[in-house]
Amino acid sequence: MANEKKMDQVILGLLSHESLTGYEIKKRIDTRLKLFWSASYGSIYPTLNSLEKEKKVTKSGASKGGREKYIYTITEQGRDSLREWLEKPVVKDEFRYETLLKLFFGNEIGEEVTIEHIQNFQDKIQEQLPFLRASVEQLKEADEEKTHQYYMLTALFGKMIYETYEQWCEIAKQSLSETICNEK
Amino acid sequence: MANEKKMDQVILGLLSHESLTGYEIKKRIDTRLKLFWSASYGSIYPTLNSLEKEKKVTKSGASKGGREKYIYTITEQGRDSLREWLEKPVVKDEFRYETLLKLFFGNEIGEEVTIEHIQNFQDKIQEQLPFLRASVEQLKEADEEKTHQYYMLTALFGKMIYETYEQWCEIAKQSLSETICNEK
DNA sequence: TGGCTCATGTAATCTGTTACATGATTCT
DNA sequence: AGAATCATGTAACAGATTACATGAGCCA
Repeated sequence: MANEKKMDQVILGLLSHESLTGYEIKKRIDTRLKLFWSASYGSIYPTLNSLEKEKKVTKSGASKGGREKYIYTITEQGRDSLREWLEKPVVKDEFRYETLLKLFFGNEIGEEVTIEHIQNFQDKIQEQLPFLRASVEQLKEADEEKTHQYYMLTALFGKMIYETYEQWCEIAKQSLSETICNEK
Repeated sequence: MANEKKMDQVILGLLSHESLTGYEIKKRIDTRLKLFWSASYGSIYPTLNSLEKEKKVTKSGASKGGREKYIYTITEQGRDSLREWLEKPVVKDEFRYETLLKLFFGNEIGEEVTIEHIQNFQDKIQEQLPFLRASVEQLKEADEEKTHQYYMLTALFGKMIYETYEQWCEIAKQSLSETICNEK
């Protein structure tokens, strides 16, 4: 009973919103799910194939011109399977913050380097925050479509967490630079 | 050039604080690093063996009685290797929030079930928050030891993030239950 | 014409978990 | 005496990434 792979559910979930190609699925993951999920082509395409064999999606070869391009659509069976998973309680949320690992062991390398790691972390956050804030505002207004509310709540989650990251970065940098001063 | 396994660095980092057995390493990960890292025996013991072969740690069989028990100690070479890694910029922080995945696709299953997922998430957070808050306070005072400051900052990170999680949970539950009311 | 984006896919490899196997010691 | 904790380790398997291979369409 292995860790129950979730790629199946991610793809079915995205296809429950709209029919997509493998390439578009990757883009959705890299934009809309970016805050809490990631995946590579090497797991997307094989999963699409297995989902088709299980009749949870259908593949339609809409090759415009001679170029290969397949649009995947969720089936009723696929929707049932997705709902079944959605009903089950969450098994586990997982995090691997390399940044915090380097911080935890920071004593071995010193404050200057550690502050730099925190700064890099903060830079990435500041880069994404404006987009996140705009997304939340935009999604709050667009409440005609029902999926928007769910999307908005994940964006809000991201916004709130990122703002907290930022506050923490300031405190952590401050704390470490004080230590440097006391040493001198 | 694969994803650069970090188990090596985690173990070296923990051993840079104090000599430990494999079993104790697991405990440290499950308590002090819990907020941002995890690992199983199946990866700890093999890593310890390979680190010994690379002369980054030494193994001393302190078998009290006839019971097998090995205490691992970091070598200078191990410390160099750890520092080398600590100096390099962070490659990637990774998250996999199954909870947010179920939320994002929540439209397919409805508000009630989704609220339950959020509630479960919140319950876990509320369970851990008191301990986190106490840790931060305790670590703030104990500033004799230098490693404590780094430990404290990770605990503070956890505390701040968990408090934000909680606030978000309240907002999200509210938002979804309003939708239920409007439907009726 | 050169570069970017669209588009699909596989093989090698990595990394880690799960489940199992085993047994001593300590606490109640 | 029995349960919980201390303690080590491996084999099978799962799940995913990376790197490679390939090529069409579009824009400047």
